[in-house]
Amino acid sequence: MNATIKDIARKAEVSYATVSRALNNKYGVNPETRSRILQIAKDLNYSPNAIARGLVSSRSYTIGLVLPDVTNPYFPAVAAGIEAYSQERGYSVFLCNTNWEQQREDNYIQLLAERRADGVIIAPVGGGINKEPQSLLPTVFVSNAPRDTPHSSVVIDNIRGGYLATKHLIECGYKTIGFIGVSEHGMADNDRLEGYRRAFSRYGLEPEARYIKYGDFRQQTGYNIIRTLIEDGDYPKAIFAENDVLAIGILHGIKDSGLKVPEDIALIGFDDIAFSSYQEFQLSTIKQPKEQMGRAAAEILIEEIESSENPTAPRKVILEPELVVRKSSCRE
Amino acid sequence: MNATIKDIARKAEVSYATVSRALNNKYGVNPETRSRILQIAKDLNYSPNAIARGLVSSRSYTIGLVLPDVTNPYFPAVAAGIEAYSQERGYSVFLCNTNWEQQREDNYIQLLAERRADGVIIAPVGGGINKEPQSLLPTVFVSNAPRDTPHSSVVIDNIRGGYLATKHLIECGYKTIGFIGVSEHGMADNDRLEGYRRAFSRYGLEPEARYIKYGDFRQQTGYNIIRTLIEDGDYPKAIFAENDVLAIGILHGIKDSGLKVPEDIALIGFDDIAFSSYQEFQLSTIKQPKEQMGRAAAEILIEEIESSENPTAPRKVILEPELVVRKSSCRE
DNA sequence: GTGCTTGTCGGAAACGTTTACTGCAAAGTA
DNA sequence: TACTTTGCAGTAAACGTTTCCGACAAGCAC
Repeated sequence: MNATIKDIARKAEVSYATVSRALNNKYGVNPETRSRILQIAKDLNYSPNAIARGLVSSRSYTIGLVLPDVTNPYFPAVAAGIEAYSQERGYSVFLCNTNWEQQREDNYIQLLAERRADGVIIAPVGGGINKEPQSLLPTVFVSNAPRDTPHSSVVIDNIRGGYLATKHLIECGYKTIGFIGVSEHGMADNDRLEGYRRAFSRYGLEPEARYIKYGDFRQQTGYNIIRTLIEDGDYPKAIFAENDVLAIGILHGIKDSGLKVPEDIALIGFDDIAFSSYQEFQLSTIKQPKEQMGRAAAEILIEEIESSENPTAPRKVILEPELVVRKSSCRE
Repeated sequence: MNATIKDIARKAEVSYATVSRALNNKYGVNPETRSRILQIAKDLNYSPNAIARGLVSSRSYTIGLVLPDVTNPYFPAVAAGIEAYSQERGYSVFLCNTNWEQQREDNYIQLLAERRADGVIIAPVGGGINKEPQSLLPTVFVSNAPRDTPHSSVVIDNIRGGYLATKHLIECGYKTIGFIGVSEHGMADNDRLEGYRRAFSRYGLEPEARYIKYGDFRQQTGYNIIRTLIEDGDYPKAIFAENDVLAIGILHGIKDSGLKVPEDIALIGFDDIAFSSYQEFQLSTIKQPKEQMGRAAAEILIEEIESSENPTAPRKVILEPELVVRKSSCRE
């Protein structure tokens, strides 16, 4: 149905090897022949078949992007960086939404192998403390990575992020500071908690276990946790939420309980999703350079793909988080 | 590097046609041979090569998703529906972010043709009133569609949406109602404006041209437009914003001008992105069933792909928008 | 004139599948 | 018995490229 290289060859009365060379701007074809071929290709509305090309070159110029949830604003920001850079380099990206399910993550990794993607970028659902996603393709983790993974990764220094957040609250004068997290098992989660602990010990304080709570990644969960805490009458005067979506839920919960932020409870989040800066939230937070992380991940992956002859050592990029102080964290 | 069907054939001492049949559960291979082959495939860690399969079957089980901006929460919601349904049906989706640039949209459509995607779902940047994206693949438009396109589309009844929004404001008692839109050239944009006009004439009112403003899709633009309007001292008492992102910008602009919503200016948006429901915004809006739209678009596309023998007539699905009244639109 | 380089092109294999066609033995039918 | 059918398996072509190898003529140096 589509015109092929052979159709062009027939019309140009040359062999199809020559057509291929002409089309790919390769050395060894007479300029006149070349331009004649190009013209015919144009006339025939020729569109090269990337699949056939992929078969012989065993390169698909395709990468997989496996992430937990397109609907959580953190991930699209990372995805945008990945997509933009990949496109610049001629790669297309498969969107794979795991819905926070380990099972689907595994399935997708296998599927991408079957589709002969050249590589994969994974924002792992589990954070993979216990279980590392088994990928045979060139792989880079983004946002969260198993601790001893042999693959490259682009993350921020979560320990430092947790430290900065907590230190900030401590310096605002708070001594009881709660931690509300997504999961006990993720690397990023653990590190943020670790930073939290270090800030405490740095100031000679002791975190209190009853103020460390886990839920999941949803806003509603943050809302529920804080409401329960407040209703029980025993709640910390400041809270470090492991991500902004949780934090915004918590913000609502506090307000619905008739308390104020930061007067009654101070709050700091993590990620700096776009909405956090809105006037209505004014959420203090730890900023992750999301697009930049996406770009970096794509850069590393493509570098690895294209130098697969002499493989490079896995790169561990750790970007700096940044404290963003808005109005939710300190009383004036 | 990867094991192929031939490796399996050699080991099983059968022809590779038999292996293919066994692997694909086709009729005509002895149960014992089949299970022997399956076992060997497993041992060899065989992963079928979707590219080679695609070459012979001229089906890639891949669709392209072309959208303006992953970072705008409206699109990920639609994308989630598309991705989920496609995955159920065995299709993978290419993420193509046009960044609201016509040029990139065109490039992507061509790229997807080269990659032999089986079809494309497009949320067109221009809304294509003047220019329809030229796609040779099976195509369905989502969210916005050129008026006389020969392709299928899934949109909401934007005229009705605009009508509902405006009617609601009129029934709240407003007589001067502004319209702030993204573009004069998009179909959806035009329709929403048309609904706005109809509501006026239905109530025997006349819209005032000086209160109809255009900008683009960004929050900041909404902010700027309203601030200018207010500073000029001549502003409508109610505003219908063509989408929620704009509306939220407008909300900020109003507040920063020292005015209140809805007491000084009433506001209604369009789309019902997740954040609109937040306590802090309480934005009245017109709800689009975004995930459902995505699903529907994917369903139609795959239907068209798989019945390409006897092509079906293009389907125009028009879903009903729904008025969601929160606190930004009516004084109590 | 001989030999070598250079430029241009064609032939053919290869990538990993699917599938139409064919072959053949065993089983069933008349 | 002679035939048709059935079940199983192999052969080979095809999908649309890329690329290695070799052919051949023209131009050059000796």
